[in-house]
Amino acid sequence: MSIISGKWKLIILFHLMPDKVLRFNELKRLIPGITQRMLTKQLRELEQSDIIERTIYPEIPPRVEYSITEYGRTLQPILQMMHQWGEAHLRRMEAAAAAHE
Amino acid sequence: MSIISGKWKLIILFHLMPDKVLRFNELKRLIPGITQRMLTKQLRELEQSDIIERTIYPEIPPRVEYSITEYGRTLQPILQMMHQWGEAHLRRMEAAAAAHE
DNA sequence: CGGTATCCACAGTGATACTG
DNA sequence: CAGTATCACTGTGGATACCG
Repeated sequence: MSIISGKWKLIILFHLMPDKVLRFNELKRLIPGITQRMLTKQLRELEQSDIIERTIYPEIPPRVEYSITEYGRTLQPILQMMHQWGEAHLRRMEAAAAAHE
Repeated sequence: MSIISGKWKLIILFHLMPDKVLRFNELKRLIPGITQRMLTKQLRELEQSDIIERTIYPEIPPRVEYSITEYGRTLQPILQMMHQWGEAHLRRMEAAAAAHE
């Protein structure tokens, strides 16, 4: 849990899964509402857990790419199941809300 | 995530899964370190999510039993996968620690 | 472009005492 | 037995400004 908990980690992983390569600002654009600080923080934590990889290209302007590691990919079945369960859960909540109208 | 995140929720579910029925103080004894307040809070949250069920027996002394709901049981495959991944993760960390000794 | 540096609010967690 | 009530602490998350 300590590896995937964090407000934005699942969303980040969702965008990098199964094998996308994205730059910092691409991720920022894909995740509305996240601040630069939080994106940096959560990316660093995922990197420290060896779930994602950070590749720096020493150019100007700077370019940094993020991608899933092989180890990170072992999380995919779990995340996929969580995603499916979450969708079903939302449908269930909607059904419950509709029921007492 | 909002349903299973919380420091003790996974541990609580682990003890109630697949179909155990436990009383408040039994859970408290099974989970060393948890305080009464936190156990109550996390149980209430799981109950509100319809993951566990709370049955009150109006006796003296009071008796309250907790059990997994049918809906809660749909989480089992996910929790089991998370558990397995977590164990593998621990072994990996140990191996990494041993490697640079 | 891809970040740090500060500062701050608040939710989550916890210790302790009390109760029907 | 199975909780509340109260108070306190701390880390996560966030807004904003600045930087090589």
